[in-house]
Amino acid sequence: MEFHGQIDRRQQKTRLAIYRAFSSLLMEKSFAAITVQDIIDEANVGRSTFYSHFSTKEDLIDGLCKEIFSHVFSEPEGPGADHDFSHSRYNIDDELAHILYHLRSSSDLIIPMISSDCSEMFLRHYRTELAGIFSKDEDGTDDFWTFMLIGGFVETSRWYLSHVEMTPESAVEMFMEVYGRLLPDERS
Amino acid sequence: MEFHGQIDRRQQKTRLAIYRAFSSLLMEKSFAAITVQDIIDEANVGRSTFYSHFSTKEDLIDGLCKEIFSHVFSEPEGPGADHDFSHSRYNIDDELAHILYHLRSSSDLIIPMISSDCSEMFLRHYRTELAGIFSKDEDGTDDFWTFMLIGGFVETSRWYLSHVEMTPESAVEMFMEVYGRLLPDERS
DNA sequence: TGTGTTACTGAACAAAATGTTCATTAACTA
DNA sequence: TAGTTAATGAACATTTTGTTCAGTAACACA
Repeated sequence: MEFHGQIDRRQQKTRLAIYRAFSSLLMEKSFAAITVQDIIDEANVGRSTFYSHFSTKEDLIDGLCKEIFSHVFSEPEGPGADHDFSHSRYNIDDELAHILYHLRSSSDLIIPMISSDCSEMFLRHYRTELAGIFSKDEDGTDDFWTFMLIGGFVETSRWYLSHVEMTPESAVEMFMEVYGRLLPDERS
Repeated sequence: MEFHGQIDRRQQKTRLAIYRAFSSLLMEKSFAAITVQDIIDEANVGRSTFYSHFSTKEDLIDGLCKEIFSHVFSEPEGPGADHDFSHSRYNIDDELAHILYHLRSSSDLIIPMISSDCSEMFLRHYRTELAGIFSKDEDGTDDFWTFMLIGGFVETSRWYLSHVEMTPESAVEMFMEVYGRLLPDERS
């Protein structure tokens, strides 16, 4: 076993083809109605290839969510990216805007999911990630207000994603109008 | 074709057995992992019986949701029921408490659903019903604030259902602390 | 550029799940 | 009680799932 500086490009290509095929299918039929065979045909990969990457449709969603959130909840980028929030990541407004910014760049994959009967699986991942931002406690034993805060930002994100005219900043501003006073540093 | 004053009790019995079996299964495995055969075995009904009632697992959920919400969003009962909100249904607080009251009486069926990978199907029904209460427009073209209001009450309901110590009134009170100023009659 | 490694292929297969049919039996309504 | 309707369960064709494997192509790295 040796260290790999590079991941095999064939794997990335296959996974992306499957993710895209899945999203595409989700726009025309429900998650329940999509078969593994559908995905294989749409992605144009071999049957055994699919099963060497994912054990089930649900496992596929898990992989897709991890892929998406590895981008969304990444550490701050240095200068050079086409956006720069790195100077102000400890400002909660900017951190939330940063998240929304990344969500939109993956919206081709996200919108089909949150519009379908598998939205729960995506949102469960999203909530878990958001808990890291909104929770005071580390042990996940949150109170009602934190629960509402997370739920409120999930709703804000859903609205934002389905309204192209919204900017991350305007979405966060509207979120703050409702939830600003619930934030940990605003509370007694 | 004649009018039926009574619905056949055998149908009710079968449907209830299937609903209960489904809820029970949902507590031990995911919706995706549950097969029609599982439900048939657990409910102890014949294969053809299941398919004469429901075409798919998803159809089952639809039926279950309609069943639940026909109770929750029923017209006000007259005196004689073990609760009486009928004198004050035009007070929004009481109307919301009324809903939560009914949700708890069906919590055996609801909690397994909202805790699982089919929560989306239940919540979609619930949102639709809530839109009738929170929406100003009839045509479903709601604004951000109404969207958040509905989402907020869904979250409140989820919290309430998983915390047995909460009363409908205390849940509504907490909801109002966050959302009271967003209600249509409070807005400019 | 060559070499050893790894991923993809696709056909073939068994197993499981789906969805339908129908003659029979049981339960219901009126 | 009579007529109607629902439940049963076995049998069946079909679809979907998940695995195997020998052959082929693409890869990383030296």
